[in-house]
Amino acid sequence: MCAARFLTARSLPFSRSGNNDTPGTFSDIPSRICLEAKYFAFLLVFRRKQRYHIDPLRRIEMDITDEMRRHSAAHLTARAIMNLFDNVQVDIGPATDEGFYYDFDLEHRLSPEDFPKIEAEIARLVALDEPFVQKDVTAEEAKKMLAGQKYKLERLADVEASGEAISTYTVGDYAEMCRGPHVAHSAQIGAVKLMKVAGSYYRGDEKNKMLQRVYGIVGKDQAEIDAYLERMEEAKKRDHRVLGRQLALFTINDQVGPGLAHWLPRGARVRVAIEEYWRKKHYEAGYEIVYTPHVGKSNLWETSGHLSFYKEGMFPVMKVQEGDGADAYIQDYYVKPMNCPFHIQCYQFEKRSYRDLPVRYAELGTVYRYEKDGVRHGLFRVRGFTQDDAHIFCTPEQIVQEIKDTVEFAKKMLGKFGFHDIQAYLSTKPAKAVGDPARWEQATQSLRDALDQEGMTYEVDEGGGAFYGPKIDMKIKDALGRPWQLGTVQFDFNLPERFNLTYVGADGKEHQPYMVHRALLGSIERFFGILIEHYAGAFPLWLAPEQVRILPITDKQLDYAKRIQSELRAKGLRAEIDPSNEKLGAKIRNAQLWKVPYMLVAGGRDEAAGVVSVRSRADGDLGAMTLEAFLAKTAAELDQ
RNA sequence: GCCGGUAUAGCGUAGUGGUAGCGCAGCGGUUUUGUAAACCGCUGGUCGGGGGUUCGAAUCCCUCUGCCGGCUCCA
Repeated sequence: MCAARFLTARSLPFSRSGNNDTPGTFSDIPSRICLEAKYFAFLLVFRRKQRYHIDPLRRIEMDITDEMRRHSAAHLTARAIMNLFDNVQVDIGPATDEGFYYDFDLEHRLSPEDFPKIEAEIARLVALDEPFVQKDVTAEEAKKMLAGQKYKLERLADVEASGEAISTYTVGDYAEMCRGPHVAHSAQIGAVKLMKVAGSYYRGDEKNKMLQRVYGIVGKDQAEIDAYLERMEEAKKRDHRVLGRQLALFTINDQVGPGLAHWLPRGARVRVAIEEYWRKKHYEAGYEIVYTPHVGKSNLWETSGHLSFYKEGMFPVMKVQEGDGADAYIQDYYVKPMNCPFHIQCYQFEKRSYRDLPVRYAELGTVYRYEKDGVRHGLFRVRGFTQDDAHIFCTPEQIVQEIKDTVEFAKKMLGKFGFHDIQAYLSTKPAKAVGDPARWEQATQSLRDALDQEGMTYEVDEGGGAFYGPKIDMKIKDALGRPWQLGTVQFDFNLPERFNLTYVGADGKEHQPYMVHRALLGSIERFFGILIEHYAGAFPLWLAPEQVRILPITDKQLDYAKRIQSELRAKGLRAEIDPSNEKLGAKIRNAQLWKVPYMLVAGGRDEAAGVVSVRSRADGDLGAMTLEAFLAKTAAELDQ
């Protein structure tokens, strides 16, 4: 039993001792996770080789990772709940990036009120400092061990089928089938705090029974738990829903409907800045901008296939009476969930020659999708949103260049918003697909070529493409290291066929053009939410809703402030005056809270000297300068 | 859709069966102010909607709606 106590050596190449001693900051979480992942991968390899040896050998020289402590805490949580409640069926309890969870099936409805006593029981079990003992067993032994645990027995059947060794861990009187690895003895787990309880379908399938999932976090001690909770508080301050209210950027109002965003003036200013940049760049890149209707007749959606493939995601039909008297009939309309059919109509406005191609139509097109209950989330998942959508129609000869240009365009656009870490994903032909295999081959190759030539690293998802064509998805990482999928470039072999798209080639015959859908920012609403969190509400100068706030010291300088404001506005800067009856300290505080990049203090001394005292949101007092000097400074900053 | 939680003034919150309170914001006044909060006063709530229990409900029960977390991390 004491074998596990050998586990003190720290000689592994990826030893993490030391690293774990410092509570992480947000910025170093990605690297920690990455390190852990590598280490964990190493462990798995290491363990696989050791598979048929017994416990002391297997875990000797192992270091204690967060992963092991979390996973072990999950076991003790299960044990504690089994000690405290009757008829508990346990399922699984893995470590997660943040902590761990465990899924249970029991009659008692777990609630946060139960947490203190469960935590006390866990703490007791931790303090017992019992060893975690690993043992490979036969299927028969495992069945005996797991008797009465129906989920575990089902999982056991899977393991048996996989041919993998059946590994078990025992701690005190509690045993379960588990791949491990675990800490050597329970005191190494440290402090455990339960965070929340939520429902979770068995095996993640909504057809199965819903289990109760308890989430928890683990710290070396209470201080580490407290530090984690503090970080959670910090993250909450960055939440775009919180900042959206504090900074008066947007509102989602139940009076109107769930998932329908309103851009308040300050949010709208940011959006206008985004859109102006977006339009300028699209014209530069050879796109034409179009505006298309928000609703269309049902036959459009029948032709496009949306009504057969996507009806659940669409708002229900609108029945409209057309015609009069005896000729009256009911026409079905649908609000659009996508822009493509309309862009196709624009393409079909005239007969196309190969000389016209490529045709690139772009639109900030607002679409509505019926997102089911329980999935809406701030601006990230809404029912009405604006796609930065475009469709490219071109000849087979043009396609490679078009894809390259699009990828290049996406990189530049995302870079402008501070996203330089872009990961691409290439999804290839699925088993069931429409379109000529040769076209798939060429299309996929053009996507590959574009990624290679742009020097972008990418992962390939074999068979992961849509039935209508291969695609590239682009994910960025925000300031907290969280990945977000934004851009997408998708071939479509389906719609040109369905809508019978053609162009006349040099041979005088009709041909079917290639069609590519692409979005760079995805949904403008969602993108805005991401930007808010990325910048923690402190937008860079070019995006800030209020770029400059002028702070007159007393109302004697109000006229001076107004002169400054009109000069700034004449230069296109978004400048406001704080005319309130407050002292300078309070005006500065307010401007800081509103995250205004520049404050211009205008007092009697400044007016007399014809200068402004500049204060930067980030760097504080920059001293007095002329308005020309300040304008030159901001112009340089906006030029970057 | 399902599981759990939650809903008190514009915002953040206190209030576990007996007259709904505080802070910020807002409004009025005093002060004319120099780099992150001057002072005094005032307004504002059918306690999310509906139903029930009770002499009496913000509080207990049912129901609807919104919001929050989860239902992807896999023995």
